Amino acid sequence: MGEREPALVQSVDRAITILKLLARAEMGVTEIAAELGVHKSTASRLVYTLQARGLVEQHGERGRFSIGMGMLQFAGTVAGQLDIVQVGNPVCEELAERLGETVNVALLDATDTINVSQALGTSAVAAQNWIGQRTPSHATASGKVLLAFIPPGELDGLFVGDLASYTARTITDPQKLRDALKEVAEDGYATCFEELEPGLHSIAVPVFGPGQDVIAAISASGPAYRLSKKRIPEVVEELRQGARDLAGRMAYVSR
Amino acid sequence: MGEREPALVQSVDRAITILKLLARAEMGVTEIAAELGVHKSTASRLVYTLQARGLVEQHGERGRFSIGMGMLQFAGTVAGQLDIVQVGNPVCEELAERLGETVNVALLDATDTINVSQALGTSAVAAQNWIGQRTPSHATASGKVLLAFIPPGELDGLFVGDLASYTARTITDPQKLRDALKEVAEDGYATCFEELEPGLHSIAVPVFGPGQDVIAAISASGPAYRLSKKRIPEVVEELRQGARDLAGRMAYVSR
DNA sequence: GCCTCCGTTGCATATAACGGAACAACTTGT
DNA sequence: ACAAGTTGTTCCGTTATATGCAACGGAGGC
Repeated sequence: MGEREPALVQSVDRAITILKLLARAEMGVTEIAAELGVHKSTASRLVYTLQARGLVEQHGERGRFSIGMGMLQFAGTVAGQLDIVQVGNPVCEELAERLGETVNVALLDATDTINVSQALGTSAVAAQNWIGQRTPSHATASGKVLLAFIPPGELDGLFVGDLASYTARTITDPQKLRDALKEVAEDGYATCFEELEPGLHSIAVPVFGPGQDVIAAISASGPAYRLSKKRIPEVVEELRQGARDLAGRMAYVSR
Repeated sequence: MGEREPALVQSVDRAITILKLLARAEMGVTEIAAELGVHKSTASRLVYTLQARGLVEQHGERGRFSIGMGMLQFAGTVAGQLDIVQVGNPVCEELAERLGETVNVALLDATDTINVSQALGTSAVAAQNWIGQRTPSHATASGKVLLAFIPPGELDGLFVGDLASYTARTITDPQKLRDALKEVAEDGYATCFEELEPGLHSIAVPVFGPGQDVIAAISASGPAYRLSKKRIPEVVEELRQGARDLAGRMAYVSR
């Protein structure tokens, strides 16, 4: 409000909403229609269009719909644009093997943190897929690292009101977050113990670019009982080595 | 024709076309409009809608547009659905390191072959990104492997007329393709020497599932002068080992 | 066997997407 | 330095087009 937002193209906007819904879970036409608040026939046509172009697929003849393989084409393009995705993969793999936990490389996008590379831990019980996930920066280890190292001042506008809460331990007070970030900047690493999901711990360190700037964060995450506070020194050490490795490879790649 | 095709939702169809265009190269609004055959204003609105939802991004304030990081979310979903993407990554990495060439895992989708996992070779000169790429099965090593091992009869409907040609060496005669596939089935590997792109060689082997069925192909590709015919035995041996490794890991994953 | 639920298809209507033109912000040329 | 040529965005009237309705055809369930 105030700012005159140009109108969105309605049907395209709805189609994208459908894609976002299907990214969460596979659904049927009726269910989609209900979620969008439109008639079945409208939803049916939109889905048909998406399907005809390979962006969604239906399982079986009269089955439910899910994201299709045609989507990989776009993912590949993004990955190609971001050298760090390519370069990050082998580094993640090696770290995941050494630590036995899931390792991710993440970038900052406004107030969200996006995971762009991932390798699953060897003891991958209930392994979750984080690739492409947008996570709230104030409730993740990677996010805190990325926020802690951005140029001062850029943080000011963001994080004003109370922050979204996910568990009892989530930092919701902007001032508390600022304090935490200062500490992260001093320590050179961040932790996130059950602040996003109960039972989920993660530890992250920054990846430095050619200058002083931080270009990404690299993190390890795992169940609370395994990735305990006692392991912080060991994990941080491994992550830092991986970060240096990644930084080196990036420097090599970027002409 | 004959078959009554339900009508597509026009604006959604156009939006998807825009995405496919941007997947090839970044473009400006005017250029997009010309390509679509619509007015600038129409293209502008479509792009704005895509941008508002994070599917495209613009470089700089008045810069050109490209696929946005929001796409990664969908990629993650697809990757999560297909266990083989996750599991394939480390196998690719290891093979790429041993062979020094780019290694891919690919799946069959109708007559196309889609690359789902990739690791760049160490000597990655002019490294191309194949992830998510749809390639014609009859002109790739992975594709030939996948076609050679599908249940007999399923092939009949497809590949009837003359096949699309990409170089002078592309197999365009359906009968010749059938002969070649039979040979692939006997040898247990396929090659593709400059049949898709001049100067591009690739070698592929099948990845077997729990039964006799082939669930994927794994391939190495590189410049003709480096990935020569003489290296076939060595490369095939390495690939087969990787394929066994991958099959083993898949068996472990799929409950 | 009937009944319910789901997805698709004509059809008429009204909305919303479109093209035209004018505008504003940059870049290029001379 | 100014003009001429871009490029992308916005306003507005019109008509194409996306939509909702209702009826249809299949699948499964009781």
